[in-house]
Amino acid sequence: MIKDKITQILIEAVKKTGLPADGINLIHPTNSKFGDYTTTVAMQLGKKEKKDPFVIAEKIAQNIEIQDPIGSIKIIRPGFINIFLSNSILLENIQEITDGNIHFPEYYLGKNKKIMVEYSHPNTHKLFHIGHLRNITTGEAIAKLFEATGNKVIRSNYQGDVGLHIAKTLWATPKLIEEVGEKNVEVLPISEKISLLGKAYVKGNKTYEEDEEIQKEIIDINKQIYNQDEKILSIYNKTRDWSLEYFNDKYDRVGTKFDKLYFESEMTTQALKIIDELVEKKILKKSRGAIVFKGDDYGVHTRVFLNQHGYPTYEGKELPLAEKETSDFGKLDKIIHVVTGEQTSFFQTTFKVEELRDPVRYKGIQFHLIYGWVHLKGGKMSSRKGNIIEADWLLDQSKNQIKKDYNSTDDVAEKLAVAAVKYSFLKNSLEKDVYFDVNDATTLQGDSGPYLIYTYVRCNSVLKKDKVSVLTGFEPSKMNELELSLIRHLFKFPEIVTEGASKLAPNYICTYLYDLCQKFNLFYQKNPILKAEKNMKDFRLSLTAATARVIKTGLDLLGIQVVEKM
RNA sequence: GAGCCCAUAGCUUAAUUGGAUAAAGCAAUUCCCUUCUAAGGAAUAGACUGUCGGUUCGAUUCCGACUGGGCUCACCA
Repeated sequence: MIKDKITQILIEAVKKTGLPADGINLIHPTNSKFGDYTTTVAMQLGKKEKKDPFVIAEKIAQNIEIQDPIGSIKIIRPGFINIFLSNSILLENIQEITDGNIHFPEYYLGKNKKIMVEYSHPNTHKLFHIGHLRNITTGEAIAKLFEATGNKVIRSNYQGDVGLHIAKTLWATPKLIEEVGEKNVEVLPISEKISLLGKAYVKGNKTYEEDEEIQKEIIDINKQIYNQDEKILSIYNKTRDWSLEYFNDKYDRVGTKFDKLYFESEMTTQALKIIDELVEKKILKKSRGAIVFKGDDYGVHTRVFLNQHGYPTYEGKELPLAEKETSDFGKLDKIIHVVTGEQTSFFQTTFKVEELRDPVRYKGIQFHLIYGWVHLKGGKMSSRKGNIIEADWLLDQSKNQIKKDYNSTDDVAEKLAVAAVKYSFLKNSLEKDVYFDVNDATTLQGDSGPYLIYTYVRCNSVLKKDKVSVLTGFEPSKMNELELSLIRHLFKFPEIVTEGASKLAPNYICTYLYDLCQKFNLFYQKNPILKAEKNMKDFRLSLTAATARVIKTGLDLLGIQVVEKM
């Protein structure tokens, strides 16, 4: 990598001045007029050595030879050393990208180079809503970023398939099935089966609140579910299968495949064993009829692991889950739980308990990746479903908008809709809430998924008309300002990807790609490609091909597919 | 009462984790189509980065105290 090369050159240069050469930082300055790379090492040394950083910077610069990959160096007060790459190196880089050689600098979360990303986690018998959509979009992007930087990634999904909400649903389900007719229900499309479950939940929930007798019945059903009782199993399994089929549709729609599905219902037996073990080890304690972890001494909240009735809580079930996750795929370096911030205290406590149980196995492994809520801009709610907004609803809204605006085929509109929604989530930093607006997400006048794809399509339509040939005899000094600006930006791509991975920040890739598209579109606007003279045409075609490739590769890392034609 | 997260242009967000003149999009005003997708591009205007202190060559970023909003703190998942 060129970055490593330049770092090495800098280290040598600093050593020659007789100053300590450790901790040299090399970054891309925010403003490209300050170079391709910049280092603040002179200012840091100036502070330590109590000397004028500008003088130190000058001395360092004197020790650097101006030859490839370095084109020029500029020193700016108070002591920035700005490094510009040579045009010929930049040109070489373009050739490599068009040839398909994009190498991302490696970044590992640990020595086994193996991480699990646990995301999605829907509850069966419930709808897949816009929160899940952001979750899965985020998880998928994180997974892809780590794969691109050299890690083996395991995609896992922990799904809730027990709990009172299911008992409420199942209490009312047989009644609703009867109304429709059992045979009629079987042939319903999956979406309608799920909406039947939705209605059952509303009915069950209402009756639970209003009727004490029924409340007891539902609590009993809940116990049956926990114990996987024969009495409930047939309706439970049938409806659970509906849910899983429905979730699979959603995963297909957004392009995610899991390596492993975990279910809450599988955790109970082992949870009881582990809780016993931890009581014996005095990590968990009896308190008010339940078994809890006293968090005060560890700066975490006290939480219940086994309730009064002898059932493991969600906390209790997290223990066997962690056990399975850390053994099913060999030794992992990290488990990234993609979950909203409201569960911070839950994870702090369960992570602490796991760590106390087996420090070697769990310490430093567990990580809670927090992301924010999704709201509709203007606070509008889906009229059909009360306050839950379905993922499909949001995707369909976007799809309809795209069809209307661009007259797209159904297939293209579908891909663009998924792109629009995913991109609108990913472009923001993770911890912030997203305010979704269909127009903002689907417009081509602005920072949107469709805009990026449009730029890709535009590149393609040029490339279709003429072939990219190997650049020979093109004089690097002939590049104009817009071309240089584009080429410099293209150069940064691999580093941005690695940075995005290491900082768990897919939005870095979004910002980068958007800037790239802006730069390309400006270049495109001002420079004829196909009508340029031979050498220039070849060069501009390579630039176009490189841009297209980077957009496609970058979007792929975000879990977004391009279309070839709009 | 305690803890965690958030606060940047009218709106929606960036800012490479302590760097340079805080960067974009939308909305507003104006300009560029006999053209490779104008489905685009350019220009102007818009911010003492919630408040008050501190740390230092340098703070949107770190520390402390506030203000406002969200979430969580014992048997839901």
